[in-house]
Amino acid sequence: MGLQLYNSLSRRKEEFKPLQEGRVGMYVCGPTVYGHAHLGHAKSYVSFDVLVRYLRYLGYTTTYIQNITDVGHLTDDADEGEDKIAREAAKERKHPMAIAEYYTRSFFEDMDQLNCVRPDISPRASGHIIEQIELVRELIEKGYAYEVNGSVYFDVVKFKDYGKLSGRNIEEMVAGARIEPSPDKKNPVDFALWKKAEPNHIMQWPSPWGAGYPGWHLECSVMAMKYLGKTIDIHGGGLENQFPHHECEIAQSEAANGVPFVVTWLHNNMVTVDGQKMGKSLNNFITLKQAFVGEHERLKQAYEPLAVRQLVLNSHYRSPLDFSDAALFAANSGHQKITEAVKAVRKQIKTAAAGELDADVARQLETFKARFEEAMNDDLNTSVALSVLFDLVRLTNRLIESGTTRATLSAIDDLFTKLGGDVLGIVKNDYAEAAGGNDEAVGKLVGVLIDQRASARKAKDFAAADAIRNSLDEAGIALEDKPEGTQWRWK
RNA sequence: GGCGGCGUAGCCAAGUGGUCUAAGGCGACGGUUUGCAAAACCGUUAUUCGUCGGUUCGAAUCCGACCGCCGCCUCCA
Repeated sequence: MGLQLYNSLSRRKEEFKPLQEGRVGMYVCGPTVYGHAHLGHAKSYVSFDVLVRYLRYLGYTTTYIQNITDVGHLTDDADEGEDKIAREAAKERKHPMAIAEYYTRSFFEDMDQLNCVRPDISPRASGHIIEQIELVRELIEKGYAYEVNGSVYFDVVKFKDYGKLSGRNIEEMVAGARIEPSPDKKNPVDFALWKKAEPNHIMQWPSPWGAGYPGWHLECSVMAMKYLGKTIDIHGGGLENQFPHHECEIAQSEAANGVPFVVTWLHNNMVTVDGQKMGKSLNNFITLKQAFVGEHERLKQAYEPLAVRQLVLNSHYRSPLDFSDAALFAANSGHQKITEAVKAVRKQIKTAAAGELDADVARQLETFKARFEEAMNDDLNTSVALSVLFDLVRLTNRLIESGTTRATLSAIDDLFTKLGGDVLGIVKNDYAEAAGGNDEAVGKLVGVLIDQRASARKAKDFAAADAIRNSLDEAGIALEDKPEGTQWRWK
C-alpha cells in the first residue's frame, strides 16, 4: 500500500496520487512576519517538512512553496481593524517592510535550527500585488465580486460550494454572525478581496479601485496558482486556518478558474500550553528562540532545537500537542539517546574489522525499514516511525557492545541517515566532535584533567579523581569511563 | 448558541472490532558493568483504555447517555 493521507476535504484517508506522474506540487500557508516564530509554528512547519522529506524519499520530485505574509492583515474582520505589521512598525518606530524583513530572517533562522528544509520558493505577498489585482479584476468580471467605496468583496452566495471544506452552510453563518456586519457588504459573510486604504496607511498600492491593499485570503490563491498551477496536489496549513482562510481561498480560486483548487487539503492540529490554546493574541506563547535558550517562566532549561523537533514528531500531526517542560525534557532525553547511538556507530566504523555484512542484522534492518515506511504511509504516523528508530538504537548499542563488522555498522549508519536523517530530520549528517573554535582549546584542557584523574585512579586516590570529575561536572562537562578510555561531553 | 475534536500507565504518546493479558519514549525501581559514577545492556512498571449502559461470539476500538477538557465560528501555525 502506498502513501495514505487524511484529506480534510473528504474527511477520510485517501491514497495519495499526484496529478502528474512522479511530481508533486505542495503549498503551505506561511507565517505573517510581525513577531518571532513560536512553538505553534514549529509543530506546523516540522509536520509539513516531514511530508516534503518523505515525498522526496519516495522518489517524488516535489516543489514546496511556503509564502511569507509581509502585507499586514487586519486584526479583525470588522472594518476598523488594525494592520498587524503596521501596528508593530509603529511600536518599534520602523518601516513596516523593515519589520517584515527582520522577522522573515528570524523565521528562517529558527526553521533552519529545527532542520526544516527550505521551501523551493518563499514568495512574498508584497511581491505579488499585480497578480492579486488581476485575480480581483477577473472575479469582478465573472460576477463573483463587487466593488463598494474603493473596496472589493467576494459575493459568497454566488459560489455555491462555499463551506465544503469547513462543513458550514451560509444561512447558518448569516444567522449566527457575531461581528457587526459591515454596511458595505451585501451579505455579512462576504469577505474582502481588496481594501481601500486610509491616507495614513503606509502599505498601500494603486489599483483600478483606488489606493488600497489586498484582502488576507488573496495572496495564497494567487501564489499557489502562479507557481503550481490552477489545481495543486497538496495544500497544508494550521487547523485554525481551515475557516475562513482556506474556505475563502477555495472560493476565489475555483470561482476564477472553474477547476478544483486543491486535491488534498492537510491540516495540522494546534499546540496548547498547559491545556490552553497558544496564540499570538493570548500572550501565552513561547517563541522558539526562548525555548532554545531556556528563557521562559515555563521552561526549566534550554533545549536543543532538534529536541523540539522530536517532541513534535512524537505525536501525530492531527493530534493537539499539549506543551510542557516535562514533555520537552522527555523528548530531549530521547533525542540524546538516538544521537549518542549514531555517534557511536560512526565512531566504531573507523576501527571495526572488515568483513561481510551480518545476514541476521541485514534482515532486521529490512524489517525496520518496512515498519517505518508502513507507519509513514499511514497518514504520516511519525510516532510509530520514531519507535522504529528506537528499536534501531537498541540493536545498535547491543552490536557495538558485542562487536561486529564494518559493513554491518555501515548498513546501520545508512539506515539512521535515511530514516532518522533524510525523512525525520532528527539525525544530522555530521556531528562535530566539539562545535565552535573555543572547544578545541577546551578539549585540550579537559584532556589534561582527564590525564591527571587517570593517574589518581591508578594510584587509587579516588578522592582526588572524584574531585576532578566534580569540578568538570560543575563546568557542564560530563566524564564517562569507557573500556577504551575516558570520554567527555557537554552535558 | 452552531460546528468539530479529545479523554489510554507517574508524564508524553501509538493503537480505532479478534494477533491488545495495549507500541515507543521519559521517569522510577531491580540487575549486569564500574573504585564509585556516567553511558549502555537486561528486567519490572496499564488484566486495563473518563463513567455508566447497549450492540456483538468478541470492544480501548461501534452506538447511547453522562462527566471533564480543547478547538473553530474574529487575526493567529
